[in-house]
Formats: sequence, structure tokens, C-alpha cells
Amino acid sequence: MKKQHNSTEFENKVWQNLKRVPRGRVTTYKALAEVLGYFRAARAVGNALSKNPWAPKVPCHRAVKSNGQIGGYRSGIRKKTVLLKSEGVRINDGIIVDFKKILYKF
DNA sequence: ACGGTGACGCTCA
DNA sequence: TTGAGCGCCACCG
Repeated sequence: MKKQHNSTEFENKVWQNLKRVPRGRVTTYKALAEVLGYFRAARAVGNALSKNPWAPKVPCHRAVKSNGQIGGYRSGIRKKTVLLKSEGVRINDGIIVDFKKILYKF
């Protein structure tokens, strides 16, 4: 995939890898950073996702926190929760049910 | 278990 | 060039 205007390589890598996560599964900011080769850049990943220019093509709602909580979302975690539920992810009080099981392994 | 806090990698002003 | 600020994480009490 070629680089988009006004975006960095780092951001492009984040979006590319996020697209590998299938429906009904999730990944974490930390895992995303690690698969890119940046082992402490979880925060930077969140930063990149908040600027995702091709929503909803890139499923940025499938990126969550490493402890199974939902994490942030540009238009509200309510929306993110609804989206995830519509894909079959079960969420209880802001915590992903069976988080370990639906966590996508790169 | 649980809230506060320091540190981190990356962008943008 | 520098500093602030983030969709986080790990470590403390």
C-alpha cells in the first residue's frame, strides 16, 4: 500500500496492521506497537489511531487496552462499544468478555 | 483490588 | 528546535 499524503510511515504501519484484525476479534495498542517493532510505543499508536483518516475503512475500534478495557475512541467509547458488540464482541461494564480468547495474535 | 503518577514514543505548534 | 500533549502501560502506596 502506498503512503498517503500527510501521514507518516509510523501511522501507515499502524493502520496496515490493524486491517489484519478480523471481525469479532480485537488487538491492543501495545501489541500493535510491538508488531511494528516499536516496543514502547503504545501511546504513539493511540495517537496515530486518533488521526485515522480513512475511517471506517480501517477498523480503529478493534484496538483496545492491554488489560481488556475498551480504551478511547474519537467519537466516544459508547460508539466503540456498540460497534464491537455488532461484530459479536461481548462487553460487560466496559470490560471485554473473554478478552484473552478473542485477542488477535499477529 | 484500586487510584495516582512517572515514563514513554511520536506528532504538531 | 523545543516543548506540550496524547485513544497507554507499569509501578507503586
